[in-house]
Amino acid sequence: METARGLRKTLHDRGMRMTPQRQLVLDAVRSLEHATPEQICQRVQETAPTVNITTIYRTLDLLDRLGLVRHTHLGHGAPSYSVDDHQHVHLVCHVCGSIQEIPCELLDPLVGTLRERDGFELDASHLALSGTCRDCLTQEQETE
Amino acid sequence: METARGLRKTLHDRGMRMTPQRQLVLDAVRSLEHATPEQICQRVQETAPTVNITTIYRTLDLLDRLGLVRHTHLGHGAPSYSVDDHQHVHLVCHVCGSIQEIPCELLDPLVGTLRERDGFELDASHLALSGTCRDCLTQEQETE
DNA sequence: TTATGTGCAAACTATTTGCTCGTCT
DNA sequence: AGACGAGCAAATAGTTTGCACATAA
Repeated sequence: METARGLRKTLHDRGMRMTPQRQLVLDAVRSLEHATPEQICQRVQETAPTVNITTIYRTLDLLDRLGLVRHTHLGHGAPSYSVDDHQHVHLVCHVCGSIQEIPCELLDPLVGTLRERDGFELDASHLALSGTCRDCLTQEQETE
Repeated sequence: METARGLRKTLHDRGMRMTPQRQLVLDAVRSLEHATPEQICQRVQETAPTVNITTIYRTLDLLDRLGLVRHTHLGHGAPSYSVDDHQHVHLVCHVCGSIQEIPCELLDPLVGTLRERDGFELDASHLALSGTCRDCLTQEQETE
């Protein structure tokens, strides 16, 4: 797999080693999409039950710094990890907690505005937007 | 103060009581702007040293449900509380951690788009946008 | 005199750190 | 041998819960 190759090379270039744990964590992030460290740990432990959650945290941090995965804070609890090429914006409903995904391109106008106005380079692939989803809006109206 | 009045009435209408603790927490949120529960606790304890952090959490939760304050997750650690009328969008730099504020109106086009496209009512006053700030961008370019 | 609010201790969740030991080179 | 990585236990940060006591209505 090229993932394994790519990771191995990236690590080697920095004097780091490829390990089964690192491969398993990357695979888990890839296949789960939007998983918490806890969920990733469970997935990894299906294959290698002795892997410790500490290793999960350390590996996620490493992969994040290498740019292979990214994390988003979708509200309260634990952050959510995805592989870097899985890009979209999250719409988080603060009423029911549901999450929808929308394409990043919808934010292009805003990205342009912020770049010009504030010199701020918005990273749309990192994003969680909070609000009220259609279903919860409908229910609100029915209550009135 | 009308804050005190307003809070007292809101509480009374629901069979709840106005207490010094609640007033102090609301005052602290108001004067600190973007404070964590921990920071709010410290501020309150300058006046009333025996107030427990538990009370801070319970009161913030109450004020949040009453709509008098709101909280935002600006990245990792603890959430950040502000009074409800202090509305703006946060630009969080994921490199240096700095926070800028911009007016909510800049998001109006996006709010419209999401309303039409997804029936999602984006709450722009709740928002933290992550990216790279001007200073960090400049430094990146110098390094290259 | 009862509902409401507070303080205190303990539990809990998510995460980090220190240390030892194993292993690749 | 020396650097790097993993496992384990303990520490830490942030938050919640249970319970007993206090107090306003």
